[in-house]
Amino acid sequence: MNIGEAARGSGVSAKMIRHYESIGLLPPAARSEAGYRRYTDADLHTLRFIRHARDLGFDLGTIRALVSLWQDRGRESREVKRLAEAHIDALRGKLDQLQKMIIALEHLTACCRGDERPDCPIIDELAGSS
Amino acid sequence: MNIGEAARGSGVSAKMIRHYESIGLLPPAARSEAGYRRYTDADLHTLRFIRHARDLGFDLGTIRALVSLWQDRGRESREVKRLAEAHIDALRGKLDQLQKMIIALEHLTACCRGDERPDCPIIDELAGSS
DNA sequence: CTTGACCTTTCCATGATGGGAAGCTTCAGA
DNA sequence: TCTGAAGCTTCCCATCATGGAAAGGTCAAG
Repeated sequence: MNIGEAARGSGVSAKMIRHYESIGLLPPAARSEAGYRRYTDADLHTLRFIRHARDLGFDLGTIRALVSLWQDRGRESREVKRLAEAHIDALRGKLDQLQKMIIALEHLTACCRGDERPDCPIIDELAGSS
Repeated sequence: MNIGEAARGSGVSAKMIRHYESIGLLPPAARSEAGYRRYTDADLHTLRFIRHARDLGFDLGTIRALVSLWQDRGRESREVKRLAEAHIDALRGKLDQLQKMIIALEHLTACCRGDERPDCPIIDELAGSS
């Protein structure tokens, strides 16, 4: 199949498929006589794997490692789990950050009347009047 | 004061101060005879304002609006509150995404033995065997 | 007068993705 | 058979906030 069909079938945009190839996350695709990239079902499988990993928030560097482990029959599941747990930790860190921001903002907006008057605890807080 | 002191005093890196100036978030700083940027306490105040807004996760476009509102004595607090609430919504969206990822990953890692054997539900899930 | 800390500008990089231009290929329909 | 549309190619640029490095000017203390 051509790149468009592979894109539709995997949920990875054609743009990104080319990009993944260019950074070596995917091996160079086979080409038709006219130079069109051609994809097999196995390629599609790999693309879906990458897509799923992206959906879980893995960065491309880690995905590279995951693909490698996936294709390694002698892998130790320990390795995979280690990557996943490190990723969970990173996500939890971001989650904490977000939660703190949200809580702070909720406090501020709850205190702001939000009418036509200029007094605003949100602005006051940003200005460091606290 | 010079840019380094302004940076230390505001928590905004010198690099970023120059950048904010270049994109018009800050007005061009006054200059010494030798061309060094010079900052007043008022400038420092603005920098701290920006820093606080960044800490709450606002993007620079919104911060531009917030600074503008801060300096507008006739502002309506409604405007500020609207920006803050829109931002909270955006953050909540990201939070949901993160939570879903974390939950999915926690399920998977809980099922993975993480030993020397290759069987791994994490990899299986990514490969779409589910 | 030298040294080291500080400042200047300019260019490049990140990470993941998208947009667009200019040009070639393929296929279906008139 | 011609034509037009859709699909493909590569290459360059943009995002967003931030950092790094290079090459050079400035300043203060020893």
